[in-house]
Amino acid sequence: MPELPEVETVARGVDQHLRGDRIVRVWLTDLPQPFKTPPARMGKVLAGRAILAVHRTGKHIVFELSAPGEKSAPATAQWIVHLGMTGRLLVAESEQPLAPHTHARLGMASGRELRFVDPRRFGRLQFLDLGRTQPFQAPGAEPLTIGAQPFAALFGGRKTAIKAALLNQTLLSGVGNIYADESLFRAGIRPSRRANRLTGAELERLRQALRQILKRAIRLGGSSVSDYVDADGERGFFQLEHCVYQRTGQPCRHCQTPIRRILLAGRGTHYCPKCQH
DNA sequence: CATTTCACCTGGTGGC
DNA sequence: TGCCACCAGGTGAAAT
Repeated sequence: MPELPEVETVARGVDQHLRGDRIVRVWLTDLPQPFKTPPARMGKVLAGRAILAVHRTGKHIVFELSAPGEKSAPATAQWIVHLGMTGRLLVAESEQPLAPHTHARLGMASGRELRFVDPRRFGRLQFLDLGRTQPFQAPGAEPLTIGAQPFAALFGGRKTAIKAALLNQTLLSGVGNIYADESLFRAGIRPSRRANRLTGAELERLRQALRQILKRAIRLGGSSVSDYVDADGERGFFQLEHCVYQRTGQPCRHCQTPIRRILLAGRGTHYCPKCQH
């Protein structure tokens, strides 16, 4: 579900509601899956810290946390949230009913509650002590800010399909199945093309297409194809502008040719056979 | 190494 | 209505 635009939208919403608030209570599920940091430890180390800021890097949401009992910078810890396929991060009033599959609840000094809900449990929560470890860094480059040369260099030696390369988070961080398909459509490139066979002009078209689509999707609050919602429980609107993703058999918005679906890198892949070469 | 495949989970949909 | 196959925004380990 959540790719860069959805994660950015959620991070902004949480930042708006909870910046400056303090974690006073922590409840975590008994199920083991969602935790990269053991829950017993995470419950202890989060309590008492103020949320200084919340931001996104790649598909990860990063909470900058004060030292326990402090209320201002510097951040001495980070809480990292990855939403997986079906994860939600919701800011709720504590009396609001609990959604099924709620795995974490952070009670705040303001009385609000931050809730992590994730039916499939592919999401992950992690605590980083900045006294012991480096600040979180996504492995790949940011697609919104990478320049033309470094972007082209990412794909130079790769024989794999360009779509598989776009999904590789160690090259670019934040691109997932929706925005890979949509940006390849916009750039007029078939998803199955070998990455190292793209021309310089094609790669630059792809970089621009990706950037424009991601920015537009952020502006529209992301894509809600099934159940994605932001920190306020609101759906996004970019799904209304999808050209190929999950439009199999429907007419291309440019040339009316039916959109095709193939399997690539194990993922459903959608493209227009006439517009994309 | 680069690349591919599969397991990890729940839930929704559509065919019979 | 039930049962079953298939599909879904992601990733990381194992196999090739």
